[in-house]
Amino acid sequence: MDPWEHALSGPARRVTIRDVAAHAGVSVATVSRALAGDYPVHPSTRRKVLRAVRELDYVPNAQARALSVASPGAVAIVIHSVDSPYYAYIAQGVEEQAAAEGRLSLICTTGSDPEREPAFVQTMREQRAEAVILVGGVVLDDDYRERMTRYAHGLAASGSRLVLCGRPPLGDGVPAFTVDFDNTGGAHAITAHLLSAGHRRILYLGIRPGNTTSDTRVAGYRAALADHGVTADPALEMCGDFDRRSGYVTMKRRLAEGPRDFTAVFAATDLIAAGAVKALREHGLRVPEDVSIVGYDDVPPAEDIGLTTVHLPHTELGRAAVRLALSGRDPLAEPPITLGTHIVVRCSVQRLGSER
Amino acid sequence: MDPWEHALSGPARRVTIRDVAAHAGVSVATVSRALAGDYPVHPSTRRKVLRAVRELDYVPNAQARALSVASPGAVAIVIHSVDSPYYAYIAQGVEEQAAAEGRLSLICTTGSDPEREPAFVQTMREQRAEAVILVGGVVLDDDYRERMTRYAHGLAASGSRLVLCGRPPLGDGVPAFTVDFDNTGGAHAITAHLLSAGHRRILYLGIRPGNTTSDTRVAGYRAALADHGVTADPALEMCGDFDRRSGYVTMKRRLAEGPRDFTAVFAATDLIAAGAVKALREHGLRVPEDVSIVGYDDVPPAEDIGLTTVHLPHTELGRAAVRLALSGRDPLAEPPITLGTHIVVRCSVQRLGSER
DNA sequence: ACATTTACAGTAACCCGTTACCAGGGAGTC
DNA sequence: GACTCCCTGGTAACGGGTTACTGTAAATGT
Repeated sequence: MDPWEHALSGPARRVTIRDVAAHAGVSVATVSRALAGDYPVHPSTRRKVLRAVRELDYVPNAQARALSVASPGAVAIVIHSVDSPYYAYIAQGVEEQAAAEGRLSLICTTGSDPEREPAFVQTMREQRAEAVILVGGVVLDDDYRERMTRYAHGLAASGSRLVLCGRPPLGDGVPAFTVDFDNTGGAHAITAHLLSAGHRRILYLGIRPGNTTSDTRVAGYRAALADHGVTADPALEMCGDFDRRSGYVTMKRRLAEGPRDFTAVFAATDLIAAGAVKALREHGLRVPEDVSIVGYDDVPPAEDIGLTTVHLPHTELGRAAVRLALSGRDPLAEPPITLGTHIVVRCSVQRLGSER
Repeated sequence: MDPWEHALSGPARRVTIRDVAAHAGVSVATVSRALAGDYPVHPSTRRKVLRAVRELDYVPNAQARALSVASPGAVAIVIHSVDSPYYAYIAQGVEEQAAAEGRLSLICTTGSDPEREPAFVQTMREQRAEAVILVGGVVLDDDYRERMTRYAHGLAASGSRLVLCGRPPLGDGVPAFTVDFDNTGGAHAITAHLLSAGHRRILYLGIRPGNTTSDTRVAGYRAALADHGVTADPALEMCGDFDRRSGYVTMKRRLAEGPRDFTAVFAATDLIAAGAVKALREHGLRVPEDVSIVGYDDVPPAEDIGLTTVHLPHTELGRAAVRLALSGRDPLAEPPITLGTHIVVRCSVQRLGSER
């Protein structure tokens, strides 16, 4: 006899608590109570119920339960893509902490389509998600602020919490938590690292005007230069995306344009650095003997190419976001959290003058 | 006047369709119909309803709706971790395809705790997920088969589909789809690549006895050797995990043990290769001049260290899994899908004899 | 032996939408 | 002017659970 018979035969109708009750010869209330275990049920009755549950392979419907009882909602994370390590690490932290607190994790990637964000926030309100975590730098224009304010109040009205990660706080009066990296501090530290190695002409790769992640890193770079009495040269600041291809083509172009007028490179991300290193090598330049380079993020390619970079506690960011969202604290009263960063020294920086 | 007043004041009770009905002065049925739009509602009535919806910021409850109408369920993916690129790419494919088909993606990482898998499958049955996608190689023992068979029938009984990714099919009679890479073919091809470059002593790094991913790759390696008339030497096959650390320590140990008796290395994964390359370099050996090396997976570090490797269509695997699960086909009748692989030649393999 | 808890099971209301069914009223027709 | 018919809106049942309330019988107290 096929032990899965019940699963394969008959109509597709799922087993409900009423079926279990009928099969066990008790009322639905008794089945519910026997399974919940919070109400006195006679041992023999409980056994009957559990046997019926087993025989029918009954699985309670979480959606139905959620209607009557306030059950914990899911944690939703909105990122650009899963296959970018920056986001993957953060998502990992979110998932771990959500699971630790008994929540399911919903994931949504917006890719290059910004249209998907509002649709997803709306869906999360409908799904009664407990937390919605928006990750990644943005351009802080009025449209953005208005949109976020709308999200924040809307989610709050639906009982959800909004957490902004890797982007600045919205300010008082907007019910949203904020967790961000100290990008300016990290950029300052690693620029200082280059400066103290004797470098004065440091090419900055990967400026995305208006983007908060970019702006804060550039700010740290400039501040460090100023602190060391070095005048910032706009000609050393190059625009570009945060990916490998951008690092490669930008560096390629720079080297083709004229004589090399820098001794070191500050890549806004490790991916940019990886692309830049490839371009430098193709141009016959050695790292770090001819050109020093540093990155930012400390994601996979960094270790393999021996890149000195700024380590970000990605996973901790994700965990902190979830902890905060589920803490029950008042988002209006909570100050933004800033996570510290630290330099990881590998072998992509050469002390200037040691060759002389 | 604060436009968010309603969101901040009053009790936490959410706005229901009844509130909207009362506010608009119509019945709940009318509200539902005005929003659904599939039933004739007088334009003026619809306007009243929509205004009430706007003023109260009403958001329908997806859980409640799911109770009355058969709405699409979520797609759930179970992976080891998000921050491993192998899984991240697959998850990316799953999320993309799920979103394209209007489904939400639930993600669960099991980490190192196998206990979480059954709990998650149970939760997915309760959540009425439409598809559950289990990813990653496994050890095919009786316990595993029994567990999967139970999952498959249980999920089928709950109306969910089970998809196994990156692991072999369970056989006839078990309602589960299977999508896997052609690991044996890929391993055969890349081993043949080394052999045709003149290598005969190829060190295999990263054997995990019993693990299906490992076994299939080793099988391809051995078959290629046999096809070229090279006798496999067990002393060249080394056990180890699939991560960078394992590649590093295993290679380190091998080099310390005695004279180098191999000219090339086949690393079971790119991460192993990255670790091995580091160990080789520390030992003063150049890649590829002194030792050739190939990897498997074609994940991020590969490009940066110029690793010749086997490209896997990770994202396509994820997409295929979702497509299959939502196709409405009968899992009992569907043959397993095998996705082809191809070699990516970079610069980590040296033709033997070119130095002579 | 009688009163009073206590233990346990059942009935029914409720959660929040959707929709089958029903009914009122205005337009169109003879 | 009486009579369909269509347009539109309301009433109520339903989906699958949970739980307040009710009721009964057994257990305990004196």
